Amino acid sequence: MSDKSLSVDAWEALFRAQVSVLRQLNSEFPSGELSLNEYDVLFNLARVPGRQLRIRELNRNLLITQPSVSRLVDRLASRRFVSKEHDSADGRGTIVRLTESGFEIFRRIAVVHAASIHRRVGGALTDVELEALTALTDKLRLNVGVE
Amino acid sequence: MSDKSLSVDAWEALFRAQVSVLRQLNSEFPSGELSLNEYDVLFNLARVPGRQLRIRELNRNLLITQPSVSRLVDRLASRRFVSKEHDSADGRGTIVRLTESGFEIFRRIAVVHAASIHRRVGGALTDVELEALTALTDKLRLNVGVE
DNA sequence: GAGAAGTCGGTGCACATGCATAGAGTTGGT
DNA sequence: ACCAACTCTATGCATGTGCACCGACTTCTC
Repeated sequence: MSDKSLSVDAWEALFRAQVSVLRQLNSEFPSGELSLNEYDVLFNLARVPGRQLRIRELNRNLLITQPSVSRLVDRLASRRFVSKEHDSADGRGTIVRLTESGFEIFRRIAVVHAASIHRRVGGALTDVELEALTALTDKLRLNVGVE
Repeated sequence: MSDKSLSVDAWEALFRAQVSVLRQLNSEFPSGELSLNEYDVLFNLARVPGRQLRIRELNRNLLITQPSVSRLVDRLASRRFVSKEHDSADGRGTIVRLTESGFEIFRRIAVVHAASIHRRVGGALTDVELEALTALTDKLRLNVGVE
């Protein structure tokens, strides 16, 4: 029973910490230009070679559902931050590509956002603790799906 | 610069892990009866003495905004899972109290949910790692607000 | 005490999201 | 080659959420 409590306590702590941090970051986020979800799309696109992903791939890293991703991408496309193309290799797929202006606005916001994270998260834990937290949450993410 | 990268990496890892876990838990959540936010309200009420909190207090532990909490509580009240009363000590406040049937449904769902957490989170990390993760995220949560 | 400033909760409105589902395309078995 | 099962994306619809704001109440300052 103490075994079961350990996982529940850990998830509870992780969840509440995430809420607290996200709240802080959100209040400091340059939200006039992009929402956090919109930023997250640009972030995911900016980090992969070719700066393009399929809707399905984007969906994996976002908490929102596939239809929401679809519409989120539409909004970003209407603002010319991304472009949509048919996947010639798979006729079902839609390729979302980061445009130059999309990359520009991403970089501009990323600088502010990173500073915010550094101040809040970096101010709360030591370097050693940050590394430990990274290792633990990476392991959790990779293993949570396996039965 | 590697210093700044540590906090950004840690936040990124924490955020993605939370998304992955929440996705898993959500898919296993008995969502026919309560949404996760509704469950969270009952959870917060069930854990405090007197099983009652003010809207403001509830808001601290939830990611949604105060107006959303207000309406969420209204929905729960219409289903008789909570009751609303005026705070006699502070005329501005509204006290939200967990009803008996609210406590019953909370307990019923909590059992299923805890088992789900145990299987997913407990299956991904060792007991020692779970304790370390709890300690780190608790510290993060407590220190993220201080400048 | 009186008035200003701040806190708390509720509401109108616009909008993003989730669910169910449809439509188009792909894959695999025969 | 065909057909069924599956995958991927888009859309209709209902609803939960955020923002701006309001009124009621409290606290602070003088």
